[in-house]
Amino acid sequence: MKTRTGNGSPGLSVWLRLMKAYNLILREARHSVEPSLTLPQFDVMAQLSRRPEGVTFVDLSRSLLVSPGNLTGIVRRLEGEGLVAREAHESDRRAARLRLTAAGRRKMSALLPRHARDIARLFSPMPRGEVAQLRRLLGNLTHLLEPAPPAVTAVARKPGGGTP
Amino acid sequence: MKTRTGNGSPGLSVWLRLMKAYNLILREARHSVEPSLTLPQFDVMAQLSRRPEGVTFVDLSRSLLVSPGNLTGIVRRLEGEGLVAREAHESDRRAARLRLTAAGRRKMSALLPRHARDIARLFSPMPRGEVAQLRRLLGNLTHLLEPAPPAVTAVARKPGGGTP
DNA sequence: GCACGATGCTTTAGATTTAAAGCATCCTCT
DNA sequence: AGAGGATGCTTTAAATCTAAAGCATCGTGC
Repeated sequence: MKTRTGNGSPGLSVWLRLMKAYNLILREARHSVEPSLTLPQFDVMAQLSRRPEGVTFVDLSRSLLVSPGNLTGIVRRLEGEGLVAREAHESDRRAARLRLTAAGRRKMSALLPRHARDIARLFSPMPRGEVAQLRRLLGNLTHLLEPAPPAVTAVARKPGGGTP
Repeated sequence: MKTRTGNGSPGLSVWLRLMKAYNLILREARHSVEPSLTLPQFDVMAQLSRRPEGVTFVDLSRSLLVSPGNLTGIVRRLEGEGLVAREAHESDRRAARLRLTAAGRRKMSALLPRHARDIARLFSPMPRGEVAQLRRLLGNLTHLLEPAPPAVTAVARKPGGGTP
């Protein structure tokens, strides 16, 4: 008998705890941006405020890990609120270039610091060293989980690769 | 400007990585139980298989961290599939007592090992020591995030002054 | 008894979510 | 050029998900 304290494998146990921590923080994060925005809307706008040059749906889909079809609805509502605008992509007529409007930037100027403060407060009772360790280990984990990058050497570029 | 390499506070950075890891694992977990069940349905049934004595909606709501109204629909579909049944609670006519049916237990006997294996595989490239550390740190974090238990001492809290 | 707040579950409205199908456009190869 | 496959976005169907309102029941205090 190795470990008989009610946990199957260490990995599964990590997943269960990760789920719990995620959901607990998620609640706080939601309340931190409501009722001004929903959390998914905030996530989209936070990405846009990091990239003033504009972002396509596919970029957003990859960085936020949500399906493209999902973004259609979220962005549509943000456009309706006048917080996000889409321009034509200069070299690809299929693609859109999403940006924050002035009103969107204004709103994020107010929300981003508040959100950062609220999240930071959740971790404040945890010792600094542990937070740093957790950060490092989660970095390792995501690195292992993410699909290996396409190995862009000088030889082969991806055929049909629009945005490598 | 003190903007380091894209990091505000350590806590916020942990949250961002936690989100990423969660979503990456979530995808695998979903594919691990589909198309037999959806992941929320699996989560409900996994709870039920741990507690053969039966569970109420409120119990489920608290252990899975989802809203009670949400469970209504999930359980209704599982009942429709014949995987879950509800009995009358013996001492509280409002409450329900949810249990797996024989078919539900059969299904979980097949799904649980597969799911555990699939999740464990995700962590297999990570050194054992790191997995153990991550498990410990996430445990600490969850403890800090969870609301303190009601502190059932000799004094009964709630003499009617809840939120009038 | 019995009023009255608390609790357990359901319903409702609106937003998110995915997978899959569909359309327009792009890119490469012949 | 033109065919054929890949990409970018939207639409659709079905399931989650939350917050809030609603209903029935419980439990306590008067």
